[in-house]
Amino acid sequence: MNKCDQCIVRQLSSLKALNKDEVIKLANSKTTYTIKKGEAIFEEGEVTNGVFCVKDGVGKLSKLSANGKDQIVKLVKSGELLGQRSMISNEPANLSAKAIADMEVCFIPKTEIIHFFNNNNQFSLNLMQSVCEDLKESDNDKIALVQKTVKQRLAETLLQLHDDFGENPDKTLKVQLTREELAGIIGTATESCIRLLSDFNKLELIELAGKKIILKNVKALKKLAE
Amino acid sequence: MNKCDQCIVRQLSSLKALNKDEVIKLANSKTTYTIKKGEAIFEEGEVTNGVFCVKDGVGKLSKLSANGKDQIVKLVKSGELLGQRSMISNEPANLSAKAIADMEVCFIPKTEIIHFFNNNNQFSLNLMQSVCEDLKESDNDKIALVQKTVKQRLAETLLQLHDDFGENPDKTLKVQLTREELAGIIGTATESCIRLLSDFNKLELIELAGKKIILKNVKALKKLAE
DNA sequence: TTGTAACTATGACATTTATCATGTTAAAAT
DNA sequence: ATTTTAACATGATAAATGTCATAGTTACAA
Repeated sequence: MNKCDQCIVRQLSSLKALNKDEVIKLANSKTTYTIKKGEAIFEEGEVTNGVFCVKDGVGKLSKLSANGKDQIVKLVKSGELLGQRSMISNEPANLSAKAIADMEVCFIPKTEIIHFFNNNNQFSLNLMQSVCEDLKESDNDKIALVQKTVKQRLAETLLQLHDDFGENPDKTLKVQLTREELAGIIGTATESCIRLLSDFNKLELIELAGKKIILKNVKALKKLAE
Repeated sequence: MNKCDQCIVRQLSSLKALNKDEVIKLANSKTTYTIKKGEAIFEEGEVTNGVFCVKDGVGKLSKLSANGKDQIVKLVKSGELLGQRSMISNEPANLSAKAIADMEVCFIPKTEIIHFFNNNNQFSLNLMQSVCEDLKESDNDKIALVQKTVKQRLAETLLQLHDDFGENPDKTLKVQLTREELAGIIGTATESCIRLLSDFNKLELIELAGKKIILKNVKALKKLAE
């Protein structure tokens, strides 16, 4: 009944370093939740006391500003862990985690993770590397925010969404974001985002199939993003 | 002859978790360098193969953009470690590290750090927490870049420089940055930065003593930064 | 000491992006 | 089916910021 063993999170995340016994421990301590689109897994300021494994769906890590805008810091997909940073730092969550598509997540209590961390060097190294990867991405995003125009950032983000989440059979992007959310990722006003999507559409860089987006000219988008 | 024991880095960084034997190992494997203002400790893309302890001076982690602007990601002061991320990720440096004030640094080879990481849980936890702290700061900076105006970010940065580095007897900020570097931190054009400093000066929020800066009205600056 | 380069400063102007207003379309609820 | 709401879209305008030009200042080297 060792259910965690075949889980995608176990295959993709730091948890891949766990041995058989540890996986059994894991399976016994986890709690599974279903989170519907729009709902929160945890909110900024909450004490989480563990990490969440994303089995299925898509989530966003974001922070609400005074003027009501929701800046998205990172999208999370299945196979990833959520809440590592605040757990390790021993702090309340710095960001809110919400579902963008219906999610299935497992909660693993902090005590388990710390135990693995202290007893399994490969696990702690993996965990460390995963945080380091996040740091690198965050730094690079920061630089892009300053050095690139909104247009460039939109092109870059569309390509990234395509790379990270893939496309449906009809070629539309698999992640379904509202224009507001997309604006929240690239760090601009919703109207600006919509306007630029229209421009991209007219230039045949993309095609707007209702709310869905098809990348038509990846090469040109890449060039634009530089 | 256990020289590392009294070092400020040993007192402030993750290295504080090391025991006596480990500190001796450390002292035997380290190499000390002097870096003059303006010189690089390592450049973006370089393989570092270890970390640098900052014994004295101030450094900047930055990335050069296509248009020649140097975006500063983080300032580093004595007591901190440099190059942790790329060492752990096993990657070439993502950012360049340069001295803003003359620096004294010690290089610790990767093999040593990995050894400590694998054998000293407190050290690995400290290291992890330090990277987590960087990640949180980076995410928050990212959000500030989008949600705050240049004016707010300048006010915020001045206060932070004051907090992190303190002031000289004549009340001027201890870190001596060029306007260009200051602009690189807040993510704006040098001219915009200069102009706003002039404005702040006229409003008596700060005082410009030549190139040096005195914070005159901290309260008002804090209010402005929000 | 003088010359040169780097830094600071400011004005004029262009560009980018946000904001406000308003309309349209699509989705969800009754 | 119809109402209601949320999401998308676009124009007009304002505000913020970048760019270019130019000049004064400071630091430092010859």
